[in-house]
Amino acid sequence: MSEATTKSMDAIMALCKRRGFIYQASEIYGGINGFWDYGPLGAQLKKNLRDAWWQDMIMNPCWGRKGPNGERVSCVPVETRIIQHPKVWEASGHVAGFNDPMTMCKECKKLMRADHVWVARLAREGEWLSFLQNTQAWNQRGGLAIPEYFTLLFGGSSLTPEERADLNAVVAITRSERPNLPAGPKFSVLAGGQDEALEQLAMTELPAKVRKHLRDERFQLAMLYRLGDPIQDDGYAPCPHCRAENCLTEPKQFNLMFPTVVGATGDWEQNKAYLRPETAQGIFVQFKNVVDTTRIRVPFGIGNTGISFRNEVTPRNYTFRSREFEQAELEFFCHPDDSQAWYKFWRDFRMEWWKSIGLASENLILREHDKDELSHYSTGTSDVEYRFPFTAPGFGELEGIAHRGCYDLSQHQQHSGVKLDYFDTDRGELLPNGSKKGERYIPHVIEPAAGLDRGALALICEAYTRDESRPSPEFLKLHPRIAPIKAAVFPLVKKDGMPEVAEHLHQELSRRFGHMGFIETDEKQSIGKRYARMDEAGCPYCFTIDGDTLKDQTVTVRDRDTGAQERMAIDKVAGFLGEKLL
RNA sequence: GCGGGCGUAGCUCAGUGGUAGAGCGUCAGCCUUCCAAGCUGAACGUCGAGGGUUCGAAUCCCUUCGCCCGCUCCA
Repeated sequence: MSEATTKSMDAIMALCKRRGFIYQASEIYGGINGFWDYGPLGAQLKKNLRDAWWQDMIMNPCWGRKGPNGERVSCVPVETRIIQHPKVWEASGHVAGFNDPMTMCKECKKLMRADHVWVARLAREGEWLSFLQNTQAWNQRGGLAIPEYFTLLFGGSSLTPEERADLNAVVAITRSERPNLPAGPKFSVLAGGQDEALEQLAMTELPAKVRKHLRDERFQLAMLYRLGDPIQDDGYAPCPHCRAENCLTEPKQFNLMFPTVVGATGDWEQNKAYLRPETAQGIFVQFKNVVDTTRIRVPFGIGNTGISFRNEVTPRNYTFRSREFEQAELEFFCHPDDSQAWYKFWRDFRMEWWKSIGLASENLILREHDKDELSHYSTGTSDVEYRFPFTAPGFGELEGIAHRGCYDLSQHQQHSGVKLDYFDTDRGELLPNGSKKGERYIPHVIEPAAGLDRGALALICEAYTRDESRPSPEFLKLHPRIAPIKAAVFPLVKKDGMPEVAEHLHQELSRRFGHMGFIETDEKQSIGKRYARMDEAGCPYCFTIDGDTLKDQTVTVRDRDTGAQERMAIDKVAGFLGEKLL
């Protein structure tokens, strides 16, 4: 077991509250589900994380490294709005995709996505037709022939390969008696009610035996449909888990999008809008403007940090899944031929980056998504995952790096009617005048999308350390770049002119490093207590003015992690600290 | 949304029908020349909220909110 699994989340939460990292939102009113605030140290810690991202992704991308094209990586920032035109979310697929009907079994209490519950209806042709013809959806389609209707129902672009295979199997059953029904726990059978024995069999023995009976000439038709699809069954569908009958609740709509109203009249119908569920779409929507108004050229990235909102079904695990959260997203645009190389480049760099700000490698993994886990438009997605105390021995996602192809730009081009392709003058055959012919294409996109709140939480969890052998057993081993308190200056005792020297040094350090975090000073109580307080808040260095300082202008610097002290000239302190905070 | 657990000072918790407590922390003073030291003192509570039962409720009942865990979900 790694160290992370032995850390107590309760203790971490207590420390976060006690030292002003994280508070419950609206706490004096009893809190509000799924929302958390940051206190003084938390706010600064998160700003440090955001600044580190901004520096290493936008201002000096990838620490100045060259990309797969052999040139320096180039990125620019934008700041786009939380509220976008409602059509942005239709184009992106969020309005449809964030709408998951859920159903629950009253018997075994399992909750499942209704569209994951496949219901097979077996019936004679006549029964099937009358069933279909009584549905609203059927009539709206003008009574299409069954194969066409299948296609309409299941042929949508949101089908996963697995679902498509199921559909093909069903169509095959209906046409040529070649069933190939899927196995699996999420499969429920609803048989036509004429033959009880057969019905029982189909209920309990699927899928092996149902194939056999589907060959029976009495059962010419079978159909798979999903709860939540336009065709509803009669409420008879058995639970795929416990097989109890008539136990599934009516599918209930969950919409993860946060609706709001634009305009003071509050007219929901006319002016309904959404708080963004991700920052990425603002970038795609401004892609053309950035290309047109800057001299940047593909390949390049556009970054955006900011708050997003999702009406999570179950906010949980402290700040890990909040309804309001901050993202740091980069959309990196490149030629389709180069996209795989860039995908690998970003995936590897992002992993390295998280390590560089203090996440230990044994608690961090890069998980490549399986093929069937990918969105239909993605040819590759990896997650950077951290082993939180509450996920251990499993991991929780910090960042997703997705190859999104040209999906988003194409969608927005289609929905807005505005051309979003790019004319690349570095490509195409060489012309007699020495220039190139150029190539017009819709760039492919690599999207490293990080969660800043999750990142901050991971950094705190990773930093949290208990060492009973220390005078101050509980402390935060935060990376100096992330630590909200950068340094503290103490007079060893409150006399003999030490406070004055300390005050002077404190002022100097504040002037120089105050933009990076707090510089503290404290002359009250014993020196041990003051060190301990700084340890608990994660302050990496304490400078102490003692009797020798007055004689030879030296101070001690104490290292948080080891407690070791070193003596240095007082005029070297700023240089020392500046070096450490890089 | 279902089930389980929890909610008392900043933190950790005791208190099961009879005056709201302890330790730690915080603050002030004294002391103190390097690791939560010592002494003295102080502040800090709608007992998560609302309602009910009772002479009397932190305690019993109902409702509600929040947190944690499981199911489940998670671009």
